[in-house]
Amino acid sequence: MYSWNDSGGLNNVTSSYAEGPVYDANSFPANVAAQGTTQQPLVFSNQLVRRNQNNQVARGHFTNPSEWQDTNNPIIPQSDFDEDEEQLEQKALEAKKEAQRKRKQIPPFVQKLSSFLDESNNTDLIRWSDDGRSFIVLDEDEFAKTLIPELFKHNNYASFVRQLNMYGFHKKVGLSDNSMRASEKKSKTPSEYWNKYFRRGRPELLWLIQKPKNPPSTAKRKRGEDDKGKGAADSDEEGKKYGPDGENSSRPQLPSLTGTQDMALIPRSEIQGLRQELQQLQNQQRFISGVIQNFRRSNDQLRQQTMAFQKMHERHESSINAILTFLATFYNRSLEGQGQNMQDMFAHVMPQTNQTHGSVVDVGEDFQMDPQQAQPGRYTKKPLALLPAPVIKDATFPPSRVINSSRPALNTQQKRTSQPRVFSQNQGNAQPSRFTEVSASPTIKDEVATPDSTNLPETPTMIDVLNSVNASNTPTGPAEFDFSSALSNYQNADGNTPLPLTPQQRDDMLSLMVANTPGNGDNPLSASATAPQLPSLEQFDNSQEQLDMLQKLQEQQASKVQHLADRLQPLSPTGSIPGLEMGNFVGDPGQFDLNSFINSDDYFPDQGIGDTADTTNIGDSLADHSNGNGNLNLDLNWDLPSGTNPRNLDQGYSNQTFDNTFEDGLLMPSAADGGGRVESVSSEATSPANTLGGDEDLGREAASPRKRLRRG
Amino acid sequence: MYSWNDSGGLNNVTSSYAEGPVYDANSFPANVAAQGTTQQPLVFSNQLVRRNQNNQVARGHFTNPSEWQDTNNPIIPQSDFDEDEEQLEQKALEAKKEAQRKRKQIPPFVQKLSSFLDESNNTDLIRWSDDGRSFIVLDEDEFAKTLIPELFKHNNYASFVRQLNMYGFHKKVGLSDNSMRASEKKSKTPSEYWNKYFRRGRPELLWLIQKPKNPPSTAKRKRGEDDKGKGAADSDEEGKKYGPDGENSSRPQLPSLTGTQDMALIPRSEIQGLRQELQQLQNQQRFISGVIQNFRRSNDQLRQQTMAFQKMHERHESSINAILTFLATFYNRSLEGQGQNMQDMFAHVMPQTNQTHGSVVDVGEDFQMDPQQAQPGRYTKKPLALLPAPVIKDATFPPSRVINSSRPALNTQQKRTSQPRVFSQNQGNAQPSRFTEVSASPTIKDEVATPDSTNLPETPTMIDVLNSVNASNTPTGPAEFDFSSALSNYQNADGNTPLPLTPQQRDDMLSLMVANTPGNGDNPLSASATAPQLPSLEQFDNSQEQLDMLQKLQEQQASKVQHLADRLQPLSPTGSIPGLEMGNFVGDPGQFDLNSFINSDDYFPDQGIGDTADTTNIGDSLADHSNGNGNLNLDLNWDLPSGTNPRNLDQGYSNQTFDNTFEDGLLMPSAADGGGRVESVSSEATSPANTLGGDEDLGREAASPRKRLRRG
DNA sequence: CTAGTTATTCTAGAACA
DNA sequence: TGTTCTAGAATAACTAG
Repeated sequence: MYSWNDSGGLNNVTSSYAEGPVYDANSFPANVAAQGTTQQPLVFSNQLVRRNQNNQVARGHFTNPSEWQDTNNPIIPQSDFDEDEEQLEQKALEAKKEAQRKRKQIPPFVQKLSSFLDESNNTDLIRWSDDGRSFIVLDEDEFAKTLIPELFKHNNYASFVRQLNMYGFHKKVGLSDNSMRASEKKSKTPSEYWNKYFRRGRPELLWLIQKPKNPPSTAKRKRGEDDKGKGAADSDEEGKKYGPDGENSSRPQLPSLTGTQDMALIPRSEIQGLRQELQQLQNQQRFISGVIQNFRRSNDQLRQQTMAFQKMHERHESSINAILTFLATFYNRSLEGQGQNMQDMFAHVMPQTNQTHGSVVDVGEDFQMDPQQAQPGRYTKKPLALLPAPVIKDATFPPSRVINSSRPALNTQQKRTSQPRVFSQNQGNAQPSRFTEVSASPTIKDEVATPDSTNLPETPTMIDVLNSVNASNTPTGPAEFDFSSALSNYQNADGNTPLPLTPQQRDDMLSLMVANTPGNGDNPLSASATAPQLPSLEQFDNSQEQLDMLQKLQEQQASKVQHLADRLQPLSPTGSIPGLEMGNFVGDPGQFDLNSFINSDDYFPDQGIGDTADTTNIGDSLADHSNGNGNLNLDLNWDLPSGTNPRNLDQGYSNQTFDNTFEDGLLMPSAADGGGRVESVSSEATSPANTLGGDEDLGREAASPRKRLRRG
Repeated sequence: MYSWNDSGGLNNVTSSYAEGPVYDANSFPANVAAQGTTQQPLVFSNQLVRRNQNNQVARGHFTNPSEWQDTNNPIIPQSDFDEDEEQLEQKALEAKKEAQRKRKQIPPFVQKLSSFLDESNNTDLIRWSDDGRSFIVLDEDEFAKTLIPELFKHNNYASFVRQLNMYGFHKKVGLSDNSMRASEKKSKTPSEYWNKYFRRGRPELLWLIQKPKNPPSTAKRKRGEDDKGKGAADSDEEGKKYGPDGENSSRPQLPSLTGTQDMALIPRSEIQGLRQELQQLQNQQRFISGVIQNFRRSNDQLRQQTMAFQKMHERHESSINAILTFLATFYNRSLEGQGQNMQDMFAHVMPQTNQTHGSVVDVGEDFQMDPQQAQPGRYTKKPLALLPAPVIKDATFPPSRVINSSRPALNTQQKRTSQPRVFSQNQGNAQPSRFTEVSASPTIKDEVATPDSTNLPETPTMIDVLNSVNASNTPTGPAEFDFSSALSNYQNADGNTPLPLTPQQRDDMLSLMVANTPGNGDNPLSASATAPQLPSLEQFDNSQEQLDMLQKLQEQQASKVQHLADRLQPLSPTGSIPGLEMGNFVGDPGQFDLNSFINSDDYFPDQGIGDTADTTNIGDSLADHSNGNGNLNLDLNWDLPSGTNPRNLDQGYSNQTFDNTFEDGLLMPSAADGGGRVESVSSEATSPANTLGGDEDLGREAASPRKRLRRG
């Protein structure tokens, strides 16, 4: 199960080979957030708080982490490895020869270690990481108790570790291998160790693992000199404390420089400072990545919406064109004396239309439309141009003007329009008009009640026709139309309340009109000349691409910064860039939660670098009120760059949400850190001595002989 | 069986009390032999060889074991202590006073440790030795797992030990306490630790236990001397290191990094490298800034467009609603026998409409619309719902179907619809229809020729009315309408070519219709239920804000990097970090021209970090084909992150443009990232040793990897 | 037996938190 | 101050000669 095979499956993330890239964590804060607020971060099952990073690195010889950190830190671009691959083989070969020449061999310890891992059994105690670049001791206790003694003369895990360290293995803090099943961890987190040359399936490389031949310490003395020696020596042999790694690739042009003349002396504090700054840079980098992620999501969403919107717009456009063309035609014909009435309009689409319900009212002439007109060819299909015109939003105006002659409305003579006429039928059940401002409440007749043409049962009506049309419904053709239901809809509501047509109905109606309108066949939907240019989807796509690129660039930045940090590492051993090794975020960060991020300790936004007291602090100014869409809404407190549109800053989210959060630029997570410490140094604890007293002379140790360990 | 216990049996030799003695492993060689022949030394039957004595003693400070060995070594006559007793009390008192004076207390660790021992429970894990001068951890594992976490923030035995050492506790090698029951042992021997001042029942003495305030480290471990010095100091001063060390503050002033000890020596080349990397970082930073700039512009543009679009959409929406409502009403009335013709529809808006051009044709009844209907109040103003329906784009279908009965079109009886009727008038000058597929070319009559109502000069016509309406044009109200021109437009083109209405005309027409439609007064433009959610402008705003933030962050990053570069400057003589002084880019880059940037020498995108000569250059790979809008169109070649929408990648720009672009990790496309790595565990892997040396060297245990001795 | 090497143990150094 | 990882150092335990 835990055989090497599984590596692939569980978390491909790391899987392939480059763990580095894999992680990308560089850019990613994320995982972080996961831990949540209380900052009880590393509480493992037992609740023990655990730090995450390698506390220190380069102590003693092997001082220069550069030798190993490249691999250690997953963040480093894998690229390094690729190039290394060849060299590695070469070096390994050389090392092997050299070793053999000297009658040496692969250090026993290494062999033993390898043998542990080679065996497929024991994988529940020790096994390779998924990427085969490190190994994991799953249960130290058990490992020490059962496995260690099998190859070593002891059963102390500590001793084992000492050996590991001796041979240049280092503990990996952020367990890269997430293949860890929850069940596997007992009370302690598994330990992961790696060595540049310790790789699964690469036994040749083991030749490169050597114990520090010559601990500069030999001279027993000390440090000052040691350091120097170190620095210079790294080129080939000696420095090599532990590994031959003659030119460990991590340091490219690394100069062989030998003398101090090539050395620069800089205060450690300075280096410290650099490291800190880099760290901040990295944090910010991650933050930016998160924002970009969000942005990408947002952009994509906008794109979707725009697309839908545009589609709808096109429909409307064509609808309007069709309608207007139709009406214009109708009107024209009526002027021409060929007016026909509404029913005629639809006549040709209907078998027999001649209904006779309506009576001509007192109004002027009828406009009649000759079905003839229906011949499209007659008219150029040039559609009516649409235009963005003032929207008639004011409900009271047009209607009232038109309808209520009493309205101050128009200066026209419309007074003379035919007088209001109330349909007698539905008057009774007419509902009170919602328009109180209007006096009369004309009702709509509800004759053509049901779709089934209750009123016009036998003769094929327009409705019938329309219904039949529905049968031949095609995508481009008129959509199916349930006119009857449309009308009933319109009238049924007590006749007084014209219900809105259903979308389908509406569309069908438009289709009908289109059918009746000559010349509209061509492009009823051509956008009007004045139509605003639609935001082209291409733009969104471009945005998306740019975001992709930004993302990529960010990742690169992050990795570069990481690299820088690593190079500074030697000076500051730990190499712990907190939060970096927290799993990969970039690959698919999932939903980036800015809030969480901000609240996490990974976010130390804007610690002023340059000035001691650069207080401009993003932290103070960031408020995250994400809308449901997962977009970020950030209220920025800082001064927006000129030209920035401060709109939207008033969304009602208090800026001070995060007050106090960022104390000094650091974003001060969460305070309550220690809250739950186990500590509880009870009063008793505080004054332990009380009970102590007693007899002192109990025999010393002499008493009992030697207890041997037994296991069993 | 293989329990360590048996060891006892085997060689009790060691038993007695001397610890060294204890283990006697010395005598152990035996076991070795046991293994027999192969001289596989390391293999002890399972027996773990164990050394007995404290391996080393005086390391670091506290260097001189003399301080503690008296007690440590059980062999030393107890007598010494007696004499000390008094002094001890004295010292303890002093120490206490001193500590209290300083507001200090017994070190927490010591307190905790004491509390462990005070408690009567847990004696199976930790307890005092018989003589009360040391304590024993019986089961380290269990102790670590259960007890440690109770008072400490971890569960690592090693950490506990570190603390012990820190406070001057030392492990006693030979377990003196024979109280060990056979059952108590797990697999490891218990550990015994002691501290001169850690005695059962002597809490006062705890005051004497102090952490080494001032790690003599300053002198950085010069062992030799230390030892000596120490030796002498014994009794009192002694260990000062850890002891109360009166004022060891001796070294307080540590340091200000005057000495070299505070300096780090690093190769200049290293610094050079750092500088280069920083430079690259900066360049990339600028690049990113440029992209963001572009992005902002783009976003803003999108916003504008969306805004306009949305506006237009609203207009259309309302237009359609108005029209449809109008038509529905019209139709209904006609059904009701109150049909009125088109002219009537507009009648009430017109002074005198009664034109008489048109003659009623053969079609059925007329629909007449009672102007009455114009009274809005009558109808609920609930507008028709709009819906996005299939657009009738197919010119041939609806029209032909409707018009040409010969068309296969409908299954209906429409044959009987009135025959096409061509308007006589403009037949002559009818232009050839653009619709070739349509035979007949109905023309539109051009009666109402000029807006000035050439044909209806004297009587106020609809046109007049409309014109008058124009006067009262208000933003929300119907826009001014030049119906005459609209119509003329529609007809003038030789009568055959209905010209598209001008936007104005169209809108006006809509206004008219609205005016004629009852109940539309309210919200003719309410978006239909099915309308896709409009991309809210807020989103753009948010995007903008996010961009602002990104920009800010970028600026910060840039400035941080700058700062870093500056700090490194001093180290790099040249001081010139090319490209750095190029003016501020971030602030307001103005129109960022990616192209220029890329082509400039400021851009060294992807210079490999690690490798000296990595020439891969983003520049080569990025092509900027900005659209007119100043947006970037970047075709990215790399694999888009999962979830990325690759759309738009086909815009005609070759993808391979950028091949080879990101070679080393920087943008590392994808490539087969893992391609190689997965490491098939080859046979080689499985039997590492074989391939390794292949030679004699395999000597010892090494020879066969893993020969685990099997027990049982 | 000696010297060289490796292993084991205990303790200290260092960096952080 | 505590926690962790790593190194130092002494010495044990071997190995080879």
